[in-house]
Amino acid sequence: MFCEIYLVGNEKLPNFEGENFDSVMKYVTIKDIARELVVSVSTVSRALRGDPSIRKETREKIQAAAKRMGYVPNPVATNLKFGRTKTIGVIVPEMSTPYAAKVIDGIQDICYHNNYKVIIASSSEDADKEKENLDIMMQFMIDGIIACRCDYNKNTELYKKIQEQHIPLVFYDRIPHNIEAPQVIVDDETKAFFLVEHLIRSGRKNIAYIGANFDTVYNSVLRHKGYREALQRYGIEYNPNIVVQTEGLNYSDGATAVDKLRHEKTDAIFAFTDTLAIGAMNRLKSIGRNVPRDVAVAGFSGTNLCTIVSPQLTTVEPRQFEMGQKAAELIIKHIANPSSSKSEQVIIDADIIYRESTEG
Amino acid sequence: MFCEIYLVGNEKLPNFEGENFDSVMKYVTIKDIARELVVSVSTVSRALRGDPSIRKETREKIQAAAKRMGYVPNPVATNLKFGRTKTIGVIVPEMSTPYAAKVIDGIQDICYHNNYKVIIASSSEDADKEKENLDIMMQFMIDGIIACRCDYNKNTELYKKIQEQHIPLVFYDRIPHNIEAPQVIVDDETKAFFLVEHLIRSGRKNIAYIGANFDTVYNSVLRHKGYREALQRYGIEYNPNIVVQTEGLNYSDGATAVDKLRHEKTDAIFAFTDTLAIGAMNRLKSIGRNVPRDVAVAGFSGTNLCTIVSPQLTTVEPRQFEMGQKAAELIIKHIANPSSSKSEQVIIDADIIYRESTEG
DNA sequence: AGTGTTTCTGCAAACGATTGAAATTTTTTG
DNA sequence: CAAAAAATTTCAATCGTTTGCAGAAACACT
Repeated sequence: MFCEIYLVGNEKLPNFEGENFDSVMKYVTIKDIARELVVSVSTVSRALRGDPSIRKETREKIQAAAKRMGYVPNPVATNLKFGRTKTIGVIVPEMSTPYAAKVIDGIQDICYHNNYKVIIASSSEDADKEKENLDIMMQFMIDGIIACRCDYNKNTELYKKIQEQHIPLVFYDRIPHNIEAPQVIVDDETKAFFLVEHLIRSGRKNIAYIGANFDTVYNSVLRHKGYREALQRYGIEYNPNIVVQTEGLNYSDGATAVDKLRHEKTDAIFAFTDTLAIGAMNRLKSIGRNVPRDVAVAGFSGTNLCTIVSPQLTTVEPRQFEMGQKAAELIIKHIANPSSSKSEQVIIDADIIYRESTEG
Repeated sequence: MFCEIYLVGNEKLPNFEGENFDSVMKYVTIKDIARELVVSVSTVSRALRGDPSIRKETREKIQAAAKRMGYVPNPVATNLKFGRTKTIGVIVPEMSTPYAAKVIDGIQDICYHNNYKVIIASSSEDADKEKENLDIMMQFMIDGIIACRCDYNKNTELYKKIQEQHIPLVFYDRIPHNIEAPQVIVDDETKAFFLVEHLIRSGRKNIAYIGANFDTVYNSVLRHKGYREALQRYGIEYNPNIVVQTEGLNYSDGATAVDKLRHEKTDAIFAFTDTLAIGAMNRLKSIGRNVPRDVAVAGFSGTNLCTIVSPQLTTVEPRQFEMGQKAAELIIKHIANPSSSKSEQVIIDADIIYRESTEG
């Protein structure tokens, strides 16, 4: 009398005692169904996809077995087979404001209706992390990438390499600047112009600009340009002493910028983002300057943060949801037809919203 | 004179006119290197992984070629081969506050140092989206899932199925309630008790509780419990008329809750989250009630939102980064040793931070 | 020259799923 | 009733990578 252990198919012998417990098969495969029903894997495959060349009887038997055994197709296998994943990767520069969330909502709206999945990664304004995220995305064989660069001078080669590999790439919000790719952006210059014009018309003369470092975020350059044009149009001399470039884009950077302006005559601040504006505004309040009476403050981005601070913040609000939608539409178009034009540019409208922080 | 086109290896004929352009090979594979150097794929594979059984000379030649040709290993293939991806999936209920971002930072901190990649998906407080995200994650064959359920009554079966498939699962922040799984949470009850105690000691008598629907977020039940205990301890009668359950967790829900309290005597509000608290506070201000003089307001979560509003918000601040770190440690431990205890519970400390909104 | 080591490289199977072509079975037809 | 046609199922290759085992080449030692 003896006892043998047969290992059938790809099943490994589970060791329920510990260690190798993880080697228990986790998924039911097409092979398991084939073995169970004593048919070939190809028959199972075809039956499950409803191929009419499989007899109805067999097909139903297989489908029933699949259901009973809890079969779910393994997409990694399918991905490998077809070299596509029906997944779009999104790279955002930050996730701590609701801005990105709204854009992502727009992206998901379109993707969902086109049967695409979405994975999101945040680079936290760090170019190295951005690179890492791009690598992960590529590794997952995503079908296309929607990205917002955190620094227009970084990772340029990587993006170009992605393009060379014919992986569709679309940029949104921040201007990619030195990469030719479809993009969904806002007319920063014009919008900045109108906002500053509003400040001037309401009687402000010494308008400061708090912007991101011009060498990292190109939009900052454009908004600065619009700012400068507005000054010029209204005959106000440009004063470089009240133009501050910040290190980062956090509340603290806005506060620091105000500190730098301490000894300059300033009756208004136009900040590159709402976050900077809010940081600046709170610092102003804490040093005893009234907003908007002493200093008017305006931002750019337009998230609900603007309405929870007091005074409520004047801002330029790009249509974020729409921006996401357009970006998704573009990428899907480029996946379907990779030879589409790479220089397509969609300009998203932005609403200038006047609130308490610039009143009077 | 004639012209033939040879298709070598798996390269498909690119049709530069349109349609099939996407079938151009996107990636350099191990096969391409093998063909180029006229060696077998196995030799290339071994050489690239530094196998000592490959002659140094050959190895270096292959490595050089790989570099030159821009080879990157295709992890989808590796995944299929090994059934693991070295990737952890994170499901967050929302991304529009910095809370999740901090937790994710903590997760990424640990994962990065343990060579795990992280993919994140937000369910936007929607159980259906949560399900969808879980499905995507499973499809990518992620090695483990860190999740924060948006509704403790939804998707329970799905989570249980995930556990049955021996995919490690860890919950954070919100109490999974009816699923036995390792979890990283805060002692809601005790912290709520202390916060309410502080309100009582500073002279408040009619303290309202604004909480999420008790049937969706279990933590709300616990904070309510702590609230009730504090009242009892100080001999204040529990008044159900000033306990409001909100539909959602947005600013507007906080505002609506205040509207519901309009005809009740209330001199303090303890809200389930900062978002609700801020929504409530702003509504109070807009109907002419002073915070904190007329009504003190306190929240729970502790993000930098609390310091940008005025008055600044008193809150309970769980150590979010640490929470993420612990969750990541737990999941990595369970991946390494799937038979670890499923009932492990890590309690993260939370700091009660007293600010202007409850002064006086 | 023949045998035994060592060192190196290639074959082939495997992961799970798909699919054209071939093989099998069943049905139809003269 | 046999041969052709149709219906159904299987074989085998494929996606990119890894790896045990077999086989080849190179070398040393009788």
